[in-house]
Parts: sequence; C-alpha cells; structure tokens
Amino acid sequence: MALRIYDTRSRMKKNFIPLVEGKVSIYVCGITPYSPSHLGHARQAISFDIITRWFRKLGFQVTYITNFTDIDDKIIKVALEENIDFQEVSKRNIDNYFDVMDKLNVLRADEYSKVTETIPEIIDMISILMNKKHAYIAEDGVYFEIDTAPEKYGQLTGQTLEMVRSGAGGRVGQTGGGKRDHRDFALWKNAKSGEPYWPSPWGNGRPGWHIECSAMSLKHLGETFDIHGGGRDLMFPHHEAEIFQSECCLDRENVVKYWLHNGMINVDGEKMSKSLGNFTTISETFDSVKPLALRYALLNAPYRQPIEFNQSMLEESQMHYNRLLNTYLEAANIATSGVWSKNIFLNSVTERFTQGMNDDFNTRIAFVEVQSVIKKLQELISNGNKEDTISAFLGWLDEFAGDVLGLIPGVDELNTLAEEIDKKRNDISVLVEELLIQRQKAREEKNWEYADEIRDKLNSMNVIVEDSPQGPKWKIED
RNA sequence: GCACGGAUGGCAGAGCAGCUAUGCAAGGGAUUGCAGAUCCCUGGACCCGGGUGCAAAUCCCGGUCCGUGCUCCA
Repeated sequence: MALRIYDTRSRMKKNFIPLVEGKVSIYVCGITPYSPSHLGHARQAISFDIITRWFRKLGFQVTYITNFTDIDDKIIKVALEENIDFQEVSKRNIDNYFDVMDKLNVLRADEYSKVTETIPEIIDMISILMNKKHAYIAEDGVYFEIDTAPEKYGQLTGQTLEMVRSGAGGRVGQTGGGKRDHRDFALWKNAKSGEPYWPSPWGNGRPGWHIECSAMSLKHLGETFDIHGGGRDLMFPHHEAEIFQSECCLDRENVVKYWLHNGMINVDGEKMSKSLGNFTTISETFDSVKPLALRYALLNAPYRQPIEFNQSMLEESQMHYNRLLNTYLEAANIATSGVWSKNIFLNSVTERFTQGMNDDFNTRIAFVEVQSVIKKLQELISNGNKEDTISAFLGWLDEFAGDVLGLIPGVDELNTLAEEIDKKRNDISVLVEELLIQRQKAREEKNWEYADEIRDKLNSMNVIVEDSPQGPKWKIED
C-alpha cells in the first residue's frame, strides 16, 4: 500500500518516493514571532506534526526542520512601539509558541532554525546570486531579478510573468523602493537608522523575507530534500521566491521534490488573519476548550481543506475528545496489557486507517476508525468482556489514537491528572459516600424527591452520580 | 480582472465511476424510579443545465455561487 501525497507543484497526488531510501527530509516554513501564536499557526504545526508522525510510523527516518523568522519589519515595529530590543519581542513569542505547541502535543522538530543564527549562510547565498547575475544592488538593498529566470515564474500558482504584470494594476511601482521590476523581491534590506543590522558586502542591513528559507533548508538538509511545507498563503510569493533563489543559486531544478500546503482556518467564511483582525490566539482558545480537543478539531478535516472555526465546532470536538479519553480511561482501568494484532476487528480497522492515512494523510478517515473502535470498546466494557480483549483495544488506541494522531495525553500527564483527581476525591469522599448512603436509603424507600435532592446537592459539588446495576458510581466533573 | 481551489442530508465532514461513509442533531427502542452514561434501530444528500458510460455525487462542457492568491501572512 503506497503512500500518496499531493504535490502543489504538479497539482496531483503522487506516490511518495524518497530521495534516499528509508529517509525523509522535511522543511516547513515556521512563524514570524511578532505576536502570540494564533489558530492558523496551530493548524500548520499540527498538520506537519501528523505528517512526520505518519512517516515515522511507516518506518522512515525523518529529519524535520522548521524555522523562526526572528527578525523582520513587524518585529522591529513592535520593538519600537514598546521601546524594547527586537530580540525580546521574538523571544517572548517563541516562548509562547513552544508553550502552546507542547500543550497541543506537537512533537518538537529536529531543529528550529533562526534567521539571526543563519546570517553568514544567507550572505553566502546572496553573494552567489550576485555573482551569477541573478541579483542587483539598488539604493535600498539587494534584489533578485525575476527576468533572469522567467521560466521559473508561477510554478506553484500557475501564473505567468505577464499575468502578474497586467493583474498587478495600481500596485505596480508602489512596492519596493529600488526595484527595477515590481515582481523582483528583496534579498537584503539596508538598515534605516535605529534598526538592528548585520554587516554585509552591500552594507549594514538584514535579510529579505524569502532568502532565509532557502539558506536554512540548504544549511540543514542540503541541496535537495523531499518535502517543503507551509500554509497555502505562502505559495506566492514566498515559496515561488524560494524556487528562484535555491534553483538559481544551486544551478539545479527540483531542489524540493514535493511541495505540501496546509489549508487555512476560516471565520465566517474568510481566512483568519492578523490584517482582518478576526484571529483567535491559541492561548485564548484554551480558556474554553482543552488543548487536545482543539487538536481534535484541527484534525477533523484533511490538512489541505479549509476549516471553518466557530464555537460550535469547538464544542463538538470537545465532546468527541471527552468520549475518546473517557473510554480510554475506562478501558485502562480494566486492561492488563494489550496486544491487538490477533484481533480480527482491529485488523480491519487498522487496514482502513492505514489506507486513509496513506491517501495524503487523510485524518478524517482515521478518525472514523477511531470512532468505531471507541464504540466497539464501549460495547465490550458494558458487556463485561474479557480483560485481554479490552486490553487489545486499549493497545490499539495507544498506538493509533495516541502515537499516530497524538490525541491521548502522555503517561506522565495522565498520572498527574489521576493524582489530581484522586486528591480531590479523597478530600470529599467521606462526605460523598455518606450522602450516597442516605440517597440509597431514600431510593429504597422510593422517596425519589429526597434522593434527587441529594443528587442535586452532589452535582453542585461538581460530583456526578451515575446509577448502574452495580450500585451508584460517582466522579468529579472536570 | 487573472490564477488556483471548492459547492454533499438540519449541521460538521469523507468518498471522486457500481458497494450503509462517519459523527452531531431529529425520531423510535433497550437499560433506568428519573437523570446520566452506554447500546440497537429509522428517516434524510450529492449547486444548476447539458454530455459521455451498461452505470456519475464521482468523468467532460457550460453556468451560478463561495473561498484563497496576485501586498505582510501558517
């Protein structure tokens, strides 16, 4: 069963064939840390988290590189507004990024490359482009000259030089002070007074936006690599600029073998973005929903599809996630140790799950299978099935809902959670047990009114009472 | 305007030629004093108009509507 992935450049799903057998090299454009991370960043990070997890599951040795654009105009702007060093701005937002991504169970990349730590490589690359006459010096910096490689234009977006020329309309001439052509883009920006800068052969300044990714992917992954990822909105001009830079610098085509782009998060049908002001930060979202429930929400559609974000989808995901976790915990209480491979039901589930994931990482299909396992597991539990069967199902959930989809909290986290609940339980258990005895007595006397009164009282203590054939059970609402 | 996507039941959202998607919601039932949790069953859909095929939600042509990109953006 071959893995098929959608390549933006060729606009079709292709069988994945790595450059080096058994290995995958991945570079994904990261964030510009000028403000706290929003849901769009979560979607990108989770999409590629899933992709790397699946590659590992298939047995590939994965090298996953991403980056922080830790110097740019917006960071400088914030720093000036707050009268602090630009590095303070980037550091606090990078801290926020790691904080929320850890909570979302996004595994760490092998490397988080920073622009400020890649300046020599960037300068080298620009020098090569200068030597090869692909770049020119203008009054305000160094620019890449599109006309030196016109055939490379529009590889990801299907546009030609002419289309952009005519379509740009009023924008022509407005952008980039020293550009010869409005479609040229900056490789190096000269520093204005008061701005942070690095010395270079072309004067003090800082890198343009696009060159960093070409330099960083070259630095960490070499001249060619398997997958380059990022949000759809980066296709043009950012990724097309990368194609110009890397291919012209290295004198080769297909530096990147497969281009992958994740879909956007929408609000009221429109893309969530800073400029529209319709964004929600990840931290804010955690106020109303658990991190892994948000993860669930963002994996509920295949990574390329847009996702409509609103309160009801969040609530629905919270419910699904709760059901998954509750079932998992219930099973864990019964299970001993789990080997699922001999179970026919689980074998067929695994096959469909794998087919789904192998079809361009279709997590929606994977979720359907997880749901069917949960359902079956509930049935097994309520029928008082044998421990080893339940253990097998638990083992499956650990492997697929846990390791692959990242929806089960880690052992440490579960233990901490269990300790907290135990502690809360212990604090009130004497009282609760006593009330339950009174309630049972009332129930035996068919004094339903009093019995319900006690249950209401327990509810107000965040205690949920569930009657069962084995007598009442209670748990603390979280 | 140009480029690239998308339009599926009340909602979310797969499928992309033949076989029940799935979940939520709705209706019915089991269990229960009631509730909760859980399980079972039911109805309900493929934007419009043409075409190709034995067969089309799925392919082709023409519309309509929506989104993204063409400026910083995950």
